Amino acid sequence: MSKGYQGTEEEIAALDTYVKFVRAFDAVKARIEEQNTIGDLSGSQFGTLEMLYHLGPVNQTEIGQKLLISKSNVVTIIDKLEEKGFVKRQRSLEDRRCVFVHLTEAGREKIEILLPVHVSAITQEMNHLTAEEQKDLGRICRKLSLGT
Amino acid sequence: MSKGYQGTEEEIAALDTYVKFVRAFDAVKARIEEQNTIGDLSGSQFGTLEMLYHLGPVNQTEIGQKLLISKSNVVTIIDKLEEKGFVKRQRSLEDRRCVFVHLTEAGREKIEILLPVHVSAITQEMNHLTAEEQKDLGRICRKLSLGT
DNA sequence: TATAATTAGTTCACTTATGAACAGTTCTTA
DNA sequence: TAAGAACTGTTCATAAGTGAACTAATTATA
Repeated sequence: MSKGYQGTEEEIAALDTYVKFVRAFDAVKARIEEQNTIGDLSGSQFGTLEMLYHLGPVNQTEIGQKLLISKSNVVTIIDKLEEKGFVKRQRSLEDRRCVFVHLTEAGREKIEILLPVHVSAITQEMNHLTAEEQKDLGRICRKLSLGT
Repeated sequence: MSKGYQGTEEEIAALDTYVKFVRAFDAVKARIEEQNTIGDLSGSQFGTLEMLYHLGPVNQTEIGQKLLISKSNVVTIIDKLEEKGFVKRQRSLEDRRCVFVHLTEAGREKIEILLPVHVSAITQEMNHLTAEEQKDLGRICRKLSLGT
């Protein structure tokens, strides 16, 4: 993609930037996960525990929306976490369609052990940038997210 | 992850930047693929055709290394592309362990149709940034990729 | 209030991806 | 040169994710 494409200057610059963006994302993510920062959990399982830890019990739809995963996948993830004893399902009494998911004590311990290691790995990666570069990156990424 | 974490200022800033980085990546990627920029191909299938288009025939190990995918996955990808008639395998005569993969005429047509649409979608995304912001982003991403 | 539309979660078939074990081929080196 | 090490691609078991079809519960509406 990066090389050999015949296009306008604008396109070539955009492609060049995009390729660097994708490569950086892959590289950073790989190095963070290379350390055992999420233990024997999958990324989504880790994200779910973290979410429950910070937000308290939430229903499955909300988990899917926040983590950008399909509802069928949420079912699988909660199944696995429940098997491992880290979360419990609890049918809501007000709206009996909803299932609230909450951390067990084991789940809380698990995420409390993993989180500092994960944060430390992220901090280590970001420290390759100066404070100003981090601010610039954050601002630019916000613009990209909004896409307007 | 973004909210509620008790840490040093340095950690909070790093987390904040990292979360924006991840969200931007997800958002941009989703919007690019939302348009049918890779047709009925998977991301890796598209990447493979693009690579063959720009580099000519390469062996499977090289494909895996360049696209950062496992060798067993490369086998599956080439199987699928071969089924669809977009590539052909050809055992190397010099080193009979190697299998060179090359585009068929149909594969060339396919990628020549898809590529401009894909480039256009990427350009559209990057145009949300000024030329200077794109340069900054590229430079910062390169630093992150190197990780030193 | 009965019917229709919507919502939450589940199940199922399928796709994409990985790592481990394996078979041939080539390279090293004793 | 013969034995062992390394490399290329394949197969297999398994994990993680998606969309479509479904059930049950709730909300909207005619």
